Amino acid sequence: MSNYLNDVKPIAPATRERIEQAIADLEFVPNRAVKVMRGARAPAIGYVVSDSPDPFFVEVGRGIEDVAREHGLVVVSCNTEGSREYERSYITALAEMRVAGAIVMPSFERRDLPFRALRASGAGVVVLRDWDDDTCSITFDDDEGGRLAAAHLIELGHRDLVFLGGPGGEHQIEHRFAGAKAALRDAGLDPESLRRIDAASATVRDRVALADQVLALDPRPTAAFCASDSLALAMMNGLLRQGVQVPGDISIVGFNDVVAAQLAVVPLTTIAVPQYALGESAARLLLDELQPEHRHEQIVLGPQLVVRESTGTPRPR
Amino acid sequence: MSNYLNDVKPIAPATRERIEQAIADLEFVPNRAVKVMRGARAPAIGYVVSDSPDPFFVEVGRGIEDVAREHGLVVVSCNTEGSREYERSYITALAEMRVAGAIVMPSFERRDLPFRALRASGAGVVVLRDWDDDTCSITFDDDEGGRLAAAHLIELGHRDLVFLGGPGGEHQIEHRFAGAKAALRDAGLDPESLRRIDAASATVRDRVALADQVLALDPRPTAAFCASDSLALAMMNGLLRQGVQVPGDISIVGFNDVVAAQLAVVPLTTIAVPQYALGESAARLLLDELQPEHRHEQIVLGPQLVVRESTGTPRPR
DNA sequence: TTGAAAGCGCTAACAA
DNA sequence: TTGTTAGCGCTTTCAA
Repeated sequence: MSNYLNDVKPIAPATRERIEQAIADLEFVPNRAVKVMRGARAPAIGYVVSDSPDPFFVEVGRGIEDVAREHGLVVVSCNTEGSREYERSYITALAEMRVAGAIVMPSFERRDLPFRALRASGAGVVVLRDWDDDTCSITFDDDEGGRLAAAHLIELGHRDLVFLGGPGGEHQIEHRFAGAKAALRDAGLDPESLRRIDAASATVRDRVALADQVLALDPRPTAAFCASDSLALAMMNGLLRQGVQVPGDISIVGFNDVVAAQLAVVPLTTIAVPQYALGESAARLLLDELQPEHRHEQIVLGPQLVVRESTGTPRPR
Repeated sequence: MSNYLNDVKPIAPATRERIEQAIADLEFVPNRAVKVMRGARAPAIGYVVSDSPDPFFVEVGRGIEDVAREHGLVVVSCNTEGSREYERSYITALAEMRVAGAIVMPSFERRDLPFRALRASGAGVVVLRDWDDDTCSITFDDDEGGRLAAAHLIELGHRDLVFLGGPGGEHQIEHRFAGAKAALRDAGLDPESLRRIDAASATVRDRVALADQVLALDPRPTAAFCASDSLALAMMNGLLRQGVQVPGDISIVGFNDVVAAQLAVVPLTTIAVPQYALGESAARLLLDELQPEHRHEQIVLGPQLVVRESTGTPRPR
């Protein structure tokens, strides 16, 4: 029977038939858990993030799942909603399930998390964030992304720039901001001339409201660099509804290149974070962790400027 | 030890400490698979759809996960990409994992699928589709949704309507179309006066191109009812880019009420399918399946018209 | 080529 | 209150 299921040894046709008959009669479904109990990994990968329904993470997840499927693995999707308690319990659950590994974007400090348990359970771990040298991680170069975005605007001739940030992902936002300042410096401009407004919250309402705040600035900026596409899209809608022309009156650059960026009325110029590739690489790194000769790797992905229609030369005054 | 892990019996403090010490020393992580081997269900729910990254299914998934988490369960997200083979293998994998249950939107006929195996494995099954009486299912009343959408436009005074469909989800599209015709009939209008155009493909390009086809119609329709929000949004962008006013020149109604519908430059009037609630109900139904006194249920969710800014009275000629 | 038996990590039932 | 043991479904090893 065991031989049949895993066909390790040849089986006489008669015996084979007898087994198949029994399987059909009993509606027998083999129990994978037994293998797991005996030390095998569960055929699953955990994917733990703070907001899995976010288009960004969904796209990362697509990359993960495609690799997982190739290897007969299934993806356990865990939405922590930014809660420390949920994060803990998901990671613990994955460890107890003996998943092959987990791809985690931790919202909290390392010591707060049951990563040790995950490792101790034998699972691989890949972190989507700056982390330590004892862990595989994939990061994105936010500084360089910020630099590219601002450099693009400067090259078009813009001098009055505003940076739009807001709550959520502070760490990344600061790097994008710093990168933008660096671009000003590189161009011989005063980095302090880069003004900044932060949305009051991550709600659409407050993001749309940024449009008014931008229009109220004096002198009015000719270009805005937004810390994320969703913020950029909301702000742009706010401008368009008031009859402001994009890019005629104000150019806009976003960040991430989520799917919606190219579908907008005015397709958004943005800094592309290769979301699918990020998921794919993370999954491959994870599978490599299970190999005995594995060495931890810290991968840093580079940004790419995608010019669409939301940026142009500033209107002469 | 077993007593400790499941605290069924009182334990002396000294013993407890001894156990905890051992757990810490060994970095012991209990192996859930053992319970599963002994007949318990794996603490997981499968979610199998043809396009899990689609915003619609993502939102359904959110409803599922919230219920799952309440019950200490995890969600296994399976994207079949419309492939029969993937659908089969995911369902088989879930059965072998002994998941508590699975929520499936099958792309194929019942007999083609290893549903029997899933059931035989002891898992609950909830189908998101018309199905048979021996299965729990949740469906949406597409006819009524189509009727509501068209009735809204008729009530505003529109008489020249066009229905926009396209490939993907044919079954549902036909019901929405039929519902729209019924609304015309109810209003004493000729149902055959409802014109129809189908997008050549589900790509954004072909959907945007619908705008031109609509504008080329003679007489030009004053309102369009689109079989889905994503189609409506793409088409609307096509119109807006050409300077056509929405709703001034053409009113637009979508279907589903995906998140993007309210974020559009012109927020979209649409027929709301309660996606989160759908996922939530499906998950609750699934958990009920595991109760011994469970009786199968076929739930039909009703549509709701959400009026935003993409519809208005037709411009007098 | 087939059958029998030990053992994986834990639970549950029992004995001490 | 604690320790011991059988057994869950399968793989693996060994014997027939």
